Amino acid sequence: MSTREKILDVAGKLFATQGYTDTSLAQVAQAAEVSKALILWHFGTKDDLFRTALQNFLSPYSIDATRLQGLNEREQFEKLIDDYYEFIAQHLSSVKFVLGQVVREEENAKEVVDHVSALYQVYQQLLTSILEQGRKAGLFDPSIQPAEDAALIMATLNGLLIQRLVDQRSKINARDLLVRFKETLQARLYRPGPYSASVHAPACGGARSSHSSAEG
Amino acid sequence: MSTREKILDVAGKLFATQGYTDTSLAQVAQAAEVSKALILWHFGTKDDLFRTALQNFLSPYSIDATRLQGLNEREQFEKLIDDYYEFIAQHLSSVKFVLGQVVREEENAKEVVDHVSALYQVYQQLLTSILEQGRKAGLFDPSIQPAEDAALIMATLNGLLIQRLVDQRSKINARDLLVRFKETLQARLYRPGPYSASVHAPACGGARSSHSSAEG
DNA sequence: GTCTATATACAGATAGAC
DNA sequence: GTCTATCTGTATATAGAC
Repeated sequence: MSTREKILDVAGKLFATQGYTDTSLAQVAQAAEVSKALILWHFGTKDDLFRTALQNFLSPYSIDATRLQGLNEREQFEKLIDDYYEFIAQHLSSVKFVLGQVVREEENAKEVVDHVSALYQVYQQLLTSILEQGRKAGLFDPSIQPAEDAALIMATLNGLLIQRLVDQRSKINARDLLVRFKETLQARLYRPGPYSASVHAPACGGARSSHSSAEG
Repeated sequence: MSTREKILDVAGKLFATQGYTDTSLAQVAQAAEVSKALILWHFGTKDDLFRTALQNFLSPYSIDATRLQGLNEREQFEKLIDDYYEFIAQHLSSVKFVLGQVVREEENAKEVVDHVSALYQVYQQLLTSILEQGRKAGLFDPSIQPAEDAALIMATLNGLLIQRLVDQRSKINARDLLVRFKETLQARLYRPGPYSASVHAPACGGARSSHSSAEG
């Protein structure tokens, strides 16, 4: 790892936990074991350092819709929820970072928020279309409202995340809540037909649908 | 309004949107149309100003449980949800403030987070006990899990709030989502156990019938 | 590429006049 | 109570040696 990369790495971590203003170049310099001047030689200004570190930081934020191929809508639905939660659980600090940017209404925060917001829209759209197609295929209750229900589901997932951030020492385990949430979702969405407990494909003849899965 | 109060007021608003470090005394002074020295004469240090502004700011955060008296559990349940959402909607900026404090792990943020966290616990506990008693009274589905479901409900409400913060220009109206959320809650909680037990699925070939959907 | 030394600006805080 | 003037520390950024 080059010196430049090392600076980027530690800067990203510091910005993530402390925010922009509370992270001084001196602090980054010390953590990266270089001089302040070197940082500025590499990146010009603190602001540019921030932006460049951001690119590094947001790179894991992407959606790989191809992983849903070959699954029916129920499976896609469950996988999407699991993946979303899993991603968030494993990127808590960067999620915290993004949330911090949302809250502060700074200039340099805009692009972060826009980036994540766009990604969020894609995710929600993906969930919506899965619900729509699943309804058509008879896998979901006909009374579901794909767009609204997708938004509500994501709201709940985000809320679980917030709960984790605010109250780490909650009596109720966050993962237990996720399990309970999926139970109630299944009871609600899968209602008319029987739903298989396992994620593995039910070997029932033609219960398939058009796999025109989502657009990126 | 005294000069002191005016300082407190503008300081609170600035802290709320910009955070502690990003709000300078000079900025507060200008907004309050006084000198920096006067601020410090009144409050001693910036930190003390912050804490005092906080008291001002958190004062609306309280729960008036007496307003639930005389209602049955279903009514209490619905009122609690409406109140929670209404409160948040009307205090978006201060909610943003609190959220900012949660995200930054500053020293002076601790007491805010603790204050709100405690209040949050009370609220959740209240919701839990309403669900418990409503279940006993036969108003709620016997298969509900009061603690977990209360946590999930609050998670969803919080998630709706986050959605509003992140994406103000969403296609779906936030209030419509709340309506939809309550519909699904009622369908799920009020019904005396149509989907009880049986998580295990037999073969497919499932009965598909239009079910009896939610009532208002 | 990397450093030390330094310029410049602004932060929080104090002194003292009125 | 309210101000101006000032102190002191620390921030970003630059200059120039190696």
